[in-house]
Amino acid sequence: MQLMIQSGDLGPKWFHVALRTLVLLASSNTMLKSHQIAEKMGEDPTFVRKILSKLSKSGYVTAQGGRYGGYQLSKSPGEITVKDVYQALGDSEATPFYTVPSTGVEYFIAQMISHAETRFQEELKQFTIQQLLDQKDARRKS
Amino acid sequence: MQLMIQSGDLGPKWFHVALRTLVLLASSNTMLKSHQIAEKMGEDPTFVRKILSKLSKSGYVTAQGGRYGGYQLSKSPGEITVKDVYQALGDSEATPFYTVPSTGVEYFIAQMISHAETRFQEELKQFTIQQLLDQKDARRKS
DNA sequence: TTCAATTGTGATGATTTCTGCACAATTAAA
DNA sequence: TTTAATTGTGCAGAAATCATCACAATTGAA
Repeated sequence: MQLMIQSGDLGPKWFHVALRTLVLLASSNTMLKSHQIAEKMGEDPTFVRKILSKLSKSGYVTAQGGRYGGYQLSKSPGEITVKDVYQALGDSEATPFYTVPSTGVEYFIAQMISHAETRFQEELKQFTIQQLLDQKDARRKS
Repeated sequence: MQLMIQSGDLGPKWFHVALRTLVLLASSNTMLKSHQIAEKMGEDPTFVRKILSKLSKSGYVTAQGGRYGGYQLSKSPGEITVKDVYQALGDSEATPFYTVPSTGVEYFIAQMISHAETRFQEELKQFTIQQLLDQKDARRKS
């Protein structure tokens, strides 16, 4: 089965794209513009900007508008965990997809799922952007 | 953030509805028909049938067509874990939502997410339909 | 055999989500 | 100040998904 993760206004690809973008920024000395990132990943510049806009608001990326603008990491790659990215992008306190009562079986089910999601995130917390970058470099050398 | 789980052809509500339906079946002596279940839960009979059809194929439920037909559990409530339900409904080897290469960072990311999902499922494995039923009964008494 | 009632599922209109355009706001060089 | 190039985002058409209808297949009672 396929576990799908969805934020309020971003599609199912955002998680992969966000991580790959951060890895890209981590390996770049210069600011990267949305169209450069988009091109490297075969995605749409607008899509990339929407993701980076969120990451910028969460403080992981610095965005500079105007001519000569672009994006760069604002934290060290080792300080950004995959869980951070997951949470930053999902922040939207958006519409719960299923209205859950505050008592009874349904409540219990909701709590159970919530707890399971915590486990999901705990796992993601063990990885940083730096580790993803190392992985890339390792592949390059072989 | 809201973690959303989606199978190939069922909506985001399936997980809740499937669990509640199984709890309902577990607490019933007689066969229940889709329209009875649907009514109790404020859902559509077709929706309920689609879920139960899958659970039937996975062997957790017995479905009988024709007049005087209906559904009943085919395993004891204590033998069905929430993870079982999760997997039974998600079985569809459906279209991966994101095409992942077999090497490089993207592959690593995919594996990482997959591993995190395993953690998610491990948590769900700790609960059975019987436990959900107990929860319901506990609430009733109070 | 006939018949009423059920399951399983294809099809379809409604709704939601996604993609990408277009442009206001911004920026810093010249 | 002017200008070219960028970010951020509202919006609209496209695509995907959802809910439900409709009906074939099935079932067992009478």
